[in-house]
Order: sequence, then C-alpha cells, then structure tokens
Amino acid sequence: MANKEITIKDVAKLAECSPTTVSRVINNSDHPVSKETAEKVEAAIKKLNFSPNRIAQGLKSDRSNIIGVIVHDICDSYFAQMVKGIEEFISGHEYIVNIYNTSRSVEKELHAFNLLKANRADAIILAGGALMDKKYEQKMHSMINQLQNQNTLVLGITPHPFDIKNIILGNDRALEVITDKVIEYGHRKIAYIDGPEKLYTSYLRKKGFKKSLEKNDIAVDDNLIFKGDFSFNGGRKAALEIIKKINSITAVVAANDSTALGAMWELNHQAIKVPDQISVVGIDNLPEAKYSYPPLTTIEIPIYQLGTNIGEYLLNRLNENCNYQFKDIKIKLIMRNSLKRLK
Amino acid sequence: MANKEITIKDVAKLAECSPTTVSRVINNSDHPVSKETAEKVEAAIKKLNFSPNRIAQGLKSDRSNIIGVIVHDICDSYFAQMVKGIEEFISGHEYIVNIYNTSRSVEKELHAFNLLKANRADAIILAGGALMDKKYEQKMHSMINQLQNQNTLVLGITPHPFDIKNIILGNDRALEVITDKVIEYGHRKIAYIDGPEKLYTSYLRKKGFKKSLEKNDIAVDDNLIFKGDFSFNGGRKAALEIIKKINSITAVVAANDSTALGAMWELNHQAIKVPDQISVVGIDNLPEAKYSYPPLTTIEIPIYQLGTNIGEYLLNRLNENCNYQFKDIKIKLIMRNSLKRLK
DNA sequence: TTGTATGCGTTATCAC
DNA sequence: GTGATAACGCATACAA
Repeated sequence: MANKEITIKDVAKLAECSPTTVSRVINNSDHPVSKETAEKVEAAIKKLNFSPNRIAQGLKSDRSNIIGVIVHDICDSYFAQMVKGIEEFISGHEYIVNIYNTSRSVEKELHAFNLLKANRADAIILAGGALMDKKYEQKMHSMINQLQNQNTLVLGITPHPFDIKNIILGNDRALEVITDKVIEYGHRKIAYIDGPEKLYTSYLRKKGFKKSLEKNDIAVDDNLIFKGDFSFNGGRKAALEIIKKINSITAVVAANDSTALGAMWELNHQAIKVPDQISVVGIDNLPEAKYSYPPLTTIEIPIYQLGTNIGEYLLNRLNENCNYQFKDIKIKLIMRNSLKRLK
Repeated sequence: MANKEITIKDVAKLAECSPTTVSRVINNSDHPVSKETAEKVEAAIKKLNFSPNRIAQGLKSDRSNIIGVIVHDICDSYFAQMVKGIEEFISGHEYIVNIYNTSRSVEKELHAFNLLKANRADAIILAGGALMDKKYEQKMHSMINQLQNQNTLVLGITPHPFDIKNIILGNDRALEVITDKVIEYGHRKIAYIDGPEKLYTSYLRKKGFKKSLEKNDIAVDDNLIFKGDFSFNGGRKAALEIIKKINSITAVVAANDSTALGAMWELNHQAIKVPDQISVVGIDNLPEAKYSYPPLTTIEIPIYQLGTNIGEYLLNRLNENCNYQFKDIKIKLIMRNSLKRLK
C-alpha cells in the first residue's frame, strides 16, 4: 500500500548522476555542477515532484526548523494577533510554527517545553507573561539550561525570570501613561481591575497604575482594586463589585481591553452610563475596542507588528546574525469616548 | 560553544549497556530487559536529562508527528476556537500542531502545502472552506495525490472538491434552519449578507438561505443579497447598503456572526433600531454574539468541540484504527433578542 | 566536474 | 537478556 517515498536517489537515477550531485543542485551549493547535469536534475525533480525530506535534512544539519510558540489562549485576540504576525514572517521562511495553549497552567507549559525539547526546536517563544510559581520557576531554570545546551533559542515576551532574551513591552509604562491621562481628566477616585494572580504581567501593569497615582499624590486605596483575569467575563464580574461602590468611583482603569470591554458591557447592562456616570479605560487596543459602547479609550500595543518583529529577530539570530537588534514597538494613547473630562 | 547533543549513546555509556538496550527501555519494547539494567538506564536518563531526538525517530519510523492546520485567519474567533480544540487533543498526544494563515490566498495555501509536504506531515487539516479557483483546484489535485503517496492524511472541514475525507458541517442546513425561523416569525422581506466570493462555504450558506425562501414560497430577490466577506467590517459596509433599502426589508440574515455583529453595530450607529426596525440573525454563535446589542440570535456550531473531535479522529486514523468514525457535531438554534416577531 | 564513503540519532534485525 | 550492525534520507569531506 504505502508507496515508497521519493528520495534523492530516485532523482539521481532518473537524472543519471549521483545523489551527491542532486544534493548540490537542491542546495545551490558552491560546489560546481555543470549546467547540463543541473538541468537534468531539475527536470527529474519536477517529473517526480520531489521535495527533499526536511526531517532528514534536519537530522543532518542539527536543525529542526521548528519554532515553538507558547500562548495562554489562542482565542484571546491579543495572542491570536501575535501568532499571526509571527507566522506571517516565519513560515514565509520555511519554518514550522508550532503552537501550544497553556491556559496559564504550569503543567501544560512544562509539557509544551518537554515536547519542544524532544523535537529539538530551533527556538521557543514564551508569548505570554511569566507565571509566578516557585516550583515552576525551579523546573524552568533547569529546562532553560538544557535547552541552551542543545542550542535552542528561547525568547520571552515581557520579562521572565530566566536567563533568556526578554522583550520588554513596557507594560508598566503603558498603565502609567493611561492612568496619568485619567487623572489629567480630573479623576481622583479611580478603581483598578487587576489581571490574573500569579502572572507577572499583572504585577507590572498594576505597578504602573500605582506609580501614576503616587506621582499625582493620590493615595492607593486597596478597596478600589478589584479582581480580574484579563477576560471579558472577569471584567463583568468586577463591574458588579464596582457598582456597589459607585459613589466613591469616577473612573475605572482595567488591566486590559477584554476586561474593560466586559466591565463596560455589564455597566451598560446595569443601566450605569459610561462615561457619564463612570469612565472606563483599557490597555491593548484590541480590534473590537473600536466598536464597543462607547468606543474604548486605551493604549495601543501593536501586537501584530510585535509578532512580525519577533519573527524577523528570530530569523536573523537563527542565521547567526548575532548583531541584529530587536525592533522595539511603540505604544500609543488612543483617545475615544469612554473617558470623560470632569469639571 | 555548541554543547553536543545528549544521545542514546551517552545514556548507554553511563548505564553501562548498549544503545539498543536504552532504546528498548525508552520504547517499553516487548523485548525483555532485566529489571536491573532498566533501572540503571532510567537513572542515567534522569541524570542526563535525556529525551530521545524525535527528528531522528521520525526519520526511522517515517513519521514526522506533524499535523498541519491551514486556516484562513487565526484572528477570526471561528478558527481560533477550532485550532484550540485541535491543539488541546493533539499536543496531549505528542503531536506537533503546525499552523498556517492563508488569508484565503491561493498562493499562500499552496505554499503551506509545499512546506507540509516537505516536512512529511502525518496529516493536514484544511480548516477553512474550499477556495473556488480553477488553477488552485488543478494544482491541488496533483498535490493531494503526492501527499497520499507519501501517506499524509488530508482532512477537509466542510466539503472540498478533492479525494480526501471531508467533514460535513451542514452549513447549508444551518442557514435553512435559521431562515425558516425568521420566516416563522413573520418576516417575508429578508435580506442576505453573503460570504466571501470564491469560497465554497459562502455558496453553501447562501444555498441554504435560498432553499428556505423557496420552500416558503418567497421569491429570491437578488437586489436583497448584499456583498460581505465574513468580517465585522464587511457587515458594516453591507449595513450601509441595506439602510438604503430599509423600507423593503424587515430582517437580515448574515452569512456568519462576525458579519451580523458588524451589521448590527452599523445599524445602531446609524440610529436604526434592532430588532424594532429590523431584525438581524447570524451563524456560528461566536463567544461575542452573546454580548452584542442586542444579543444575537444565531445558530450554534460548536467549533471548539469540532476541534477536539478532529483531533480524536486524526489520532485514531494515524494509529491505524481505520474503523474509527468521526463524531459529528450538532448545530443548535440560539434564540436571543435580535430577531423580532412580526404581527 | 563528478562520485564514494561516512555519519547525523534512532530502531529493527539478527546473532549470541 | 544483551548487543553489533544496518538502514532511514540527506549532506559533507574527501577522492578522483
């Protein structure tokens, strides 16, 4: 049944030359090949629909051409866009984009790393924020070590507490900027909806929020910090809590757009007017943030572009261009209607 | 610099046995190995943090463990959910999920297939609908042939005009069901927003829409069929056209939820009340459909579950369980508030 | 300009 | 119960 695979040998036979010569043609080798034979080889390749077995090539060259991408949730626009950007760049250059969803589970993330290690991935992108968990960190240290010994490049998006190249997005800075804006608009009673616990990105974003408050001589009130999980539903739940304290709050800063969108939805649903009764702002500038009621004021983090930049960086590094520097992305304040100026 | 990879030989040396024995331990081979040596091997493996090189294993076994997933756009909730479901099942079983975004471009899809072929993928999932393009079909026929010769399993989600296993979702049936409902609610002047041209899924969905109309003795009016592209913005544009003919339309059936959501947004924006002035329904039941204004009446296609079913099916087939039957998913009408009953 | 021999890491076959 | 050997498909060092 199983038709035998077409190999370089079959091509050689048809082109009446040696497998070595075929290999040279395939790889545009420096080694000279006569025009005549090259043409015969090309013809044979076409005739047989031959493509070299990348698995075998990989074994030889000690490269798998696999780029592992570990995300928390591919259904989250943030990650979907990043992956799209990475894929756009990477598969155009014959690499395999191998994705894993971890749902922020330590076990799943470790599982992904084990598979990627076994597959001798050329690079691994930790697309999500670092998990804050002692056991995880310990195991990861060892894992990163092994990976580096087998020449796997590991890249962290946002800071990770390992000895890897971390891409800094300025999450803390972004929160500071938007909170500054909220304050500039006259708000002083400002609630915050947090990100998931045990996620370093949450910590960073909250840090930026607090920094802005302190800078502006506003006391940080822990009663005005609400739980969230970066999700729409998390935002909805938080909104319900916020409503209970509605008289002591004029604005809500959410740890991300999904949360802000969920909060606004619930606020609307409970007949609280945004921004008339309460302002809401987010971070990320997801595509859908433009179409909420009201349109969301937020910080743009150009995630898709981040993805292509990651791809470009990886490609250069993987090809020994050690001097290539990562192209940083720029955040930008997007003013829409969910933030109201107070008199 | 480059630390040498740890191989089965290193383990053998440390465990004082032959590579063959190590291999037997790794693979829980039937061949007997004494408990004593087995333990020594296990210990060595742990000590060296060894994991067998899957690339080399793949070369030997003629299996790459790569599952290619070709989607139109990973940022589209529909595909994101499907990929998540597939990944959930597949990487739990040590397979690599290798995704490609094609933006419905013939070239990109062909490119993906070429890479997947070169990488000797064990299976390829055509997650999006078939492209209706003569050249594409021609090239694909040959490609599918080559793929089958090298034992790659190709799976089409929705019908594809190739000799592959196609999973039928009942796109036409779904449109028929929801249009029936719209008619049951007293509507007879019904507009339709189409999907992308040259996509077989668009054709199928429109077919279901028309079938319902005809069944109910309503003439199909081509002036009431508007262009769309399955996207939110496509829905917005269509809505603008629909508004021009608002007096001859009481309901809009959209080819998918994204389109319906975009249309509703624009309608709201232009101060047209949904569903009081006009009803809108969609297909897919995306997560966000629950949170629109008003919540969208639609057909649920359990995409995530479809993904896990695909994973399960593939796993069985790849392990020679040829009798395993694909578990079909069930569509379901979801009544919310965007459809109004006419007197 | 061409070809032969060897090895990448693993496993199946066969011998012991 | 154990191990030497060949082979998977390819690319390189070396020889001619």
